[in-house]
Amino acid sequence: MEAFIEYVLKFGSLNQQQIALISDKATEVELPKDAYYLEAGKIARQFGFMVEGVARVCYYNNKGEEITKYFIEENNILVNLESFDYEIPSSAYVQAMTDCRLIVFSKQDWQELLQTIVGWDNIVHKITSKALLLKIERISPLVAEDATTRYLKFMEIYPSLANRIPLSYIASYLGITQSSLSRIRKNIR
Amino acid sequence: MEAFIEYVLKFGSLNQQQIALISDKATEVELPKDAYYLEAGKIARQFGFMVEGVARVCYYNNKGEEITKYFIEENNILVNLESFDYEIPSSAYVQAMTDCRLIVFSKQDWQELLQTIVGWDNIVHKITSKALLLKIERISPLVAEDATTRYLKFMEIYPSLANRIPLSYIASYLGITQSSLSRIRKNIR
DNA sequence: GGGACCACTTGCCATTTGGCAAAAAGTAAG
DNA sequence: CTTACTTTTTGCCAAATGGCAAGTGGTCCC
Repeated sequence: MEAFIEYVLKFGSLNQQQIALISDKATEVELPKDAYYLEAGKIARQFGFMVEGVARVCYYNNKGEEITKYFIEENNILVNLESFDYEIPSSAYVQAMTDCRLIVFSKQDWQELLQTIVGWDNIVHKITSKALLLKIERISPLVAEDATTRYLKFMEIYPSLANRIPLSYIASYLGITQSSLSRIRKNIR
Repeated sequence: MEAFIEYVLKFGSLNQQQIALISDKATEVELPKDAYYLEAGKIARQFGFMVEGVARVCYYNNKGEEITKYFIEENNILVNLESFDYEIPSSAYVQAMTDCRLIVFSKQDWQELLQTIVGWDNIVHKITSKALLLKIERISPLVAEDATTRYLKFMEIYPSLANRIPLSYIASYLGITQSSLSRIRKNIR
């Protein structure tokens, strides 16, 4: 829980009472490896925060290939904003890649906090904007570069992930086949 | 100006007085083709809205290649949020691809509106989140697909752009060379 | 130890895409 | 119409990547 509060306080100030209110609504959740936190077609009912572990957001294209949109590491929010805010079905899956510990808030609790805590909406706004901007900054360089460069960028962004998750997931994030990625890794060393 | 108000009202309600306040602060700007609205290294001082025309956001990679991150069409906001909010230098250029007409707000006026109009912060939040989500939804499918599929997706997203802007910009958006794009187009017909 | 799984690597060849330069087509000005 | 300029297409070949299948190596379980 402290991790979440620490994270939040980077975006704005809260007094002890407000922090207590937030902590009160938070629920700790464990998610075993490979389990889904959210599935396509369902509505995101929770605002989550990754305390420990790694998850990925993925979907299937019209050829049935599994595509990893991005990875969520420790100390990041884990929420499908479009689905959570507008209550529309998610188009993507969120899957634990390692055993994960999360903090989650139900939508109702989250809205109560927004109405109760002055300035909370502002902090949440900053948090979500930052998270969205980060995703864009991470994804957009991947379009223009060749596979080797993409892999090197991946290693810069997620240095700790390379040895924690299967190669096939990294390949599906980089938009290449697992074989190609294996060859690329061989050439880099 | 009506276009902007109409756009805003899709995200929340405002009374006539509030609309007048907003209109009051707005400045109409014309941007000729090829001119820069924002340059890398400078700080975004304005919140913009594209009334007519098309712009692109681009940057240069470490090989000196020009990369187009995305296109901004009519009836979309045009603002580097990271730069505008946190007053950090922009890493990208924003360039008019056709003659453009914009509505812009200075940062000071924008902040006055945020303080004056109850609920304006909430509307702005929705607008910016939606814009960021849209960018992610448009960019991320480009990573995983081959060039032909990327081009077809581009045509779905920006059907009106194909004949309005040079091929080289589309290629730099799709992450392929202009020659390849030319060949791809030939094969599709 | 022997299987049964996985994840990863490698070999072979087909296909896609890039790099470069020339040709063709389109556009604007005189 | 001619010229100058820009944009797009094309040809040629090299390099990158994909598809498929087999091989290698590791782990877990009995």
